[in-house]
Amino acid sequence: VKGTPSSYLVLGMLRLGARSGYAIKKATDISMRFFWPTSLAQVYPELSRLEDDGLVTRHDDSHGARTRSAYEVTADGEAALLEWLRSSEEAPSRFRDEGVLRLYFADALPLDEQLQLVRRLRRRIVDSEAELQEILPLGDALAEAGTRFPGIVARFGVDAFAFVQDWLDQLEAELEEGPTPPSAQPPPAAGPPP
Amino acid sequence: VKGTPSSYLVLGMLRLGARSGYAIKKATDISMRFFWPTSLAQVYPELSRLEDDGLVTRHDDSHGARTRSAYEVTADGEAALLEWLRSSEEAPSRFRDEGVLRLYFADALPLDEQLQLVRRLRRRIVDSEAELQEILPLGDALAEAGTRFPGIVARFGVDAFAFVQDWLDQLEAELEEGPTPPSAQPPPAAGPPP
DNA sequence: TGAGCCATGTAAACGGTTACATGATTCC
DNA sequence: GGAATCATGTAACCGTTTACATGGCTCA
Repeated sequence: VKGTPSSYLVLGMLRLGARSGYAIKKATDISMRFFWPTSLAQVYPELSRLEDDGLVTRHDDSHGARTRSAYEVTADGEAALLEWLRSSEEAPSRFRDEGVLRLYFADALPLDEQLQLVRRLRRRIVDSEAELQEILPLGDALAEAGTRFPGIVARFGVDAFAFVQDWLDQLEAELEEGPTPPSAQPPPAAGPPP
Repeated sequence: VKGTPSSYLVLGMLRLGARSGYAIKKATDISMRFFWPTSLAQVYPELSRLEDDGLVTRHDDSHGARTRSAYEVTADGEAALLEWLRSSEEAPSRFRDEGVLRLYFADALPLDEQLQLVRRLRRRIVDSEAELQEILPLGDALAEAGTRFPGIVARFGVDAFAFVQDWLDQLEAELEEGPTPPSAQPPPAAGPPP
């Protein structure tokens, strides 16, 4: 019984108390959006697969005319989650960030636009940090109930975004200080790639 | 003429002096692997698309029997790259990290295995930092030729990985200090999702 | 002479997102 | 009455990865 990280996201969210597919998606939007976003179109088929594999059980939980399925993690499911948590990660983290990609090629811009770019990247980070900050209380509440790691991850996100902010502030200052090139950077005549 | 971030990766690498598809892939492996990895199966079709759109020109650069195509960025290509660099980023950065996902659900493990997980994540970061550290001199060399940002991005990577290391060190210390729960954490009886 | 790098491509599979389709319940 | 939320799914598309296929050149 294999599984992608998304399988374990669903499994783990069920274990933490989410019952429906909709609830899994909602919980993910709140707390894991930045590190492992998902969509309903992914959650529902994943739940079916997990059921087929015997890692979760489904029972009907309709209220009146509104249909709803309630899922529970089985013993096999719990075992699979633990095995995954214990396994050494092979898949290296894909950090893909378009902002960094832009930064890498920023020599093509004149200095003032380089600064604009850095500021734009910073603003994006500030916004994300603010969004994450809002969920810190939820983490604290969970921690008092004995579930510590959701809060830890939220703290990590806030601290990491703050770090990037500081770093970009420093970069901005450096760029303002020592404008080595006088203006826009023409493509380098030749020379081996970076 | 639209374009994905990968289009601009190819365009940008050409502009920085890479000439063949192979060279673009090699340059990316060295300096952008952590932030925007790519594969040859992506580079070659992308070059064809860019040529069709008139953003690059291709001319034959075979040596004897070994075939090679050399590409150059056109004026349109340069303009497209600049437009992209100037545009406000809509696509939010996907930070997807399986390590953080694991951490989020680590309450399922007993304390000693939580610590093992944190140490494992840290080791992965140390390795990545070491790899990035090696390319810092390349960035410095480029900077002296007037191309500063590849070096800046390398420094960012090193600093960011160092930050995560320190953060995980602190987390490890915290977990060792105050083991709030005595042993493994059973699934919470009930309660709304996080 | 063989390992390793240079060099180019195609095909299939995969994971994920977006769009589509439908309808109930709740709260203002 | 209408907006927002709860709730479930499917179909099509897209970007990316992995595997496949081929061959020349270089250096130990």
